[in-house]
Amino acid sequence: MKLTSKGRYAVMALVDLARFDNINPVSLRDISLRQGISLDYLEQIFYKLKKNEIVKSIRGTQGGYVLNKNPNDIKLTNIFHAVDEKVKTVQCKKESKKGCNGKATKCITHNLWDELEIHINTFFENKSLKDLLNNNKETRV
Amino acid sequence: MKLTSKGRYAVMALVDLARFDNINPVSLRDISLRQGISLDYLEQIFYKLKKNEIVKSIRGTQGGYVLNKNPNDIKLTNIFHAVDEKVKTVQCKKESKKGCNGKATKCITHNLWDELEIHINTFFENKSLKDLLNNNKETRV
DNA sequence: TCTAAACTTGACCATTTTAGTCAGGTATGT
DNA sequence: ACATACCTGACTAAAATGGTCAAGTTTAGA
Repeated sequence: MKLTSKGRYAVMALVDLARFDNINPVSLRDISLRQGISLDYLEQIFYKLKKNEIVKSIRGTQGGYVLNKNPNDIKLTNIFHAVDEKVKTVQCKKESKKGCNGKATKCITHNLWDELEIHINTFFENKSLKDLLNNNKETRV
Repeated sequence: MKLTSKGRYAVMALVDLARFDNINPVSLRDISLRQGISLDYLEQIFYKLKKNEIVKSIRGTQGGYVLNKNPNDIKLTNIFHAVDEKVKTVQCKKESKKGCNGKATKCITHNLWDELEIHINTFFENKSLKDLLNNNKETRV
């Protein structure tokens, strides 16, 4: 169980973006340099963030990205969903007729994984970009 | 973010084991058949569970495995730890002097991942094999 | 107008991890 | 003695990860 770097980078980049977008659009190049994330990889990630209406792009020189919503309304769950970070812990489907392991019944730990997923998702749903911004200010030197 | 099958199988196998070990040791062969998990793979998993003193083995004909503790004292966290299921969400180390991304400071989302880990671990620490047994009884037909 | 900055998009790929299999043991109850 | 069952290491195919590369399009500003 681990988070993939795509989801992690997405959050890092958005926090970075949120700290600067009041004044000007922020270029991926800047984010890349500040956060140490490959520019090409960032482009892939922002392509998805844009499709999911989390950011807007502004083209041309001095262009870049800006948030498309209030930081308070961007929950972590939105971000992860946008970059295809799956929180599914187990592949047994809820509605599958055949049950989990090819048998007729649900596997004996099925309920557990459902519960775990809910637990994790709740955490992500309650956490917004705004929370991270505040948190970061507190711990900055 | 997903759970690996090793951790999942370990929990499934132990729940299965717990339901039968009152009478006799349970052979991996039986668990393999009931849960649809490859015998060879189960052996790998139980090797680790044994090293971590979660189960005991009884050799010879009619041998098998039994729990080494009360189901109430076997927490999910113990099981996952035994089979090397990592809950670490991110590789930035707490004590690393260099910071996370090779820079001098902690990455701006560092605290978030710490918090998430704690959240998940708490869930696993509070969940014992006994809980799963009860839960399973309720939902069985 | 021209050009460079910046976004857009798809294709590709090396490495690592996962989810096992295979093989050849060793121990022990009957 | 022998079948059953545990014990252990080595190996591997397939998938996921974490990117890179290439070839654009769009637009602001000189």
